[in-house]
Amino acid sequence: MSATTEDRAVVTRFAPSPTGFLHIGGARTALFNWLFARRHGGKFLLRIEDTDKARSTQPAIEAILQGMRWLELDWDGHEYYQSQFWARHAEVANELLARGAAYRCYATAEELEAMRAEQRANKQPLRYDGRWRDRDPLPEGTPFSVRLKAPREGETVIEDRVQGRVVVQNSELDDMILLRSDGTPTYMLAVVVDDHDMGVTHVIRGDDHLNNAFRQLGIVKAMGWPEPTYAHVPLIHGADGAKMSKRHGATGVMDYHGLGILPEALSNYLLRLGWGHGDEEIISREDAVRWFDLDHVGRSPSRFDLKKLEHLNGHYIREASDARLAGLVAPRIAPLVGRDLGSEEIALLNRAMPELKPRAKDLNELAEGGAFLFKARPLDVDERAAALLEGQAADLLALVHAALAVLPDWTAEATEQAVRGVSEGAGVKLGQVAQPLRAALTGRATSPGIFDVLVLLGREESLARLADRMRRRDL
RNA sequence: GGCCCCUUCGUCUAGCGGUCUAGGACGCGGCCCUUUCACGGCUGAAACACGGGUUCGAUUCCCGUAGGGGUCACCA
Repeated sequence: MSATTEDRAVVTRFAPSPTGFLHIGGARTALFNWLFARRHGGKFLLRIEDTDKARSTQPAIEAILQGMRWLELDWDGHEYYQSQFWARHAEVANELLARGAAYRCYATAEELEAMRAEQRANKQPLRYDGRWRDRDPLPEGTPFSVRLKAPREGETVIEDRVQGRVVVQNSELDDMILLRSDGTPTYMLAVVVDDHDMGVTHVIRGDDHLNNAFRQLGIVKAMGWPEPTYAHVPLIHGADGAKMSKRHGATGVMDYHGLGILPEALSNYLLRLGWGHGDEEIISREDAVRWFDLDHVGRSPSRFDLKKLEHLNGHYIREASDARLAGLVAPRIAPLVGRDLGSEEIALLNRAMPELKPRAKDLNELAEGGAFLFKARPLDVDERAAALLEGQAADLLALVHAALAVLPDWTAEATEQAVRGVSEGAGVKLGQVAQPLRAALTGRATSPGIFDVLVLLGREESLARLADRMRRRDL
C-alpha cells in the first residue's frame, strides 16, 4: 500500500440508516472515516440510507446529524439521501438484467420461507437455490424480483485493510435480490451503486458487513466498476463482551452528552478503542489526523469501559477554558438550585472554575460541586456535613465568625491566617475548625479549598452562612 | 448448524523472530502532598488461551484444539 495511491483523491463516507439515534459504534466508524479522509486530504461524505421507508424517520435523521455535529465530524457537501437515487438503482438493475448478469425471480415470499424451512430441517445451509436462475421470464404483469446471477464456481477475494486477505468460495454465495417485487432497490444494490456514483474509494465500516462485501463485490464486478478498498473494523462490545445494545446502558452518542461527557473526550476514547499509536493516550484532533492509519486498527472487538472514558473526560475538563465550562455547567446547576443563573452568577461560576474543575470527572459532577455558590440561605446540609456541625463545632464557628468579621482584607491569605489563629487559640488542629467551616459554608463535607470558598462567596454571604450555624454566645 | 473473523494484565492497548526479567493507560492496593474531596507525584499486584510444528531462537510465522464474536431476509 503506497502512500501515493492512498493520497490520490481519497473519498470515504458514513452511511447510517435513520432508524434511531447515532449509535456509539456508528460514531466510531464515522470518526475513522472522517480521520482517514482528513489524513489523506480527501473527502468525507454523509449518506443517509433511508431505503427502508417504513423504518426511517425524520427525528432519527436529525438525531444522527446532531450527534455528528456534536462530535465535530463535519462532512463535505450536503448530506445525501439514498432514497433520492431509486431511479438510478433501478437503472443499474435493468442494465444487469440486459447483460444477463441478473434475472427475474418469481418465487413468492411464502415459497422462499418454505424453502428455508426445509433447508433448516435438513440441516442444510440457508440460501436461495437459484430456482429461477435459468428459466424464461413469465408473462408481463407477473410480480417478480430481480436477483444477481452470482458466479457459482471459483472464489472471491477481498484484501481488507483491517481484516487482511479474506477468501470465500463462490459456492457459499447465493443470488441476492437487487430489486424487490415492488420495484424498490435493496440495500445491497443501493450501497454499491451509490458508493460508485459518489466516487467512494475506501469503504470503512463495521465488520458486521464483511460477509456482505463479498456479495456486493459481485455487483461491482458485473458492472465492471473499480473495486473500492475495504476496511472492516470490529464492533464495540459492552463490558460483558456481547455486542453493544440497550441493556448496556448508554449506547447513543447523545446519551454521553447527558452524562456530562465532553465531545473531545468521547472522540479521544473512541479513537483509542481498537486503535493505538504507541503509548499515546491523550490525542488531540490534530495529532489524530496526523497519525491515523488503518494498519493499526485492531482486529478483535473491544469492550467499552466507562471508567476510562470518565478519566479521559476529567482530563479534558481540566484542559477546557473556564468560560466554556461555566457556559456548559450553568444549565446543569439550574435544576439544582431551582432557577436559571444570571450573568453575574455565571461570571462567579467562571471565577470558581479553577477550583471546581480538578474535582469533577463529568459536567454533572461539576454542577453539583459548584451549586453551593448559588444556594439560598439557610443552606440545606447533607448528612455528612451535619455530622461535622455537631459537638463543639458551633462554638468554634462563633470564634471563626468573630475573627473573620474584623478582617480588613478579604483574601485567601488573610482568611487563612485568621482561621489558623482560631485553631491555635483553641488548641485544636486546623481540620477541626476547617471542616465545620466547610459544612457551614457549603452544606457539604467536601468542597474546594475552604479559603477559596470564603473568597468566592464574599465577606457578606460567608459571614451570614456562618451565623446560620454558630452558637451565638452574646445573646 | 454452514461460512467468515478474533484471542497480550480485569479493561483498552504497545509489540511487527532475538531489544521481553513483556512497555503504557484505566481500574485496584500502598506511600507522599493535604483543612475535606479531587488533582498531582512515587510505588505494588496483574497478561503472551492451550497443544503441536517451523526456526539456532518464538508473544511475534504455520496447523490444530478450546473459547469468543459476526453473518446467513423481497432489513440496513
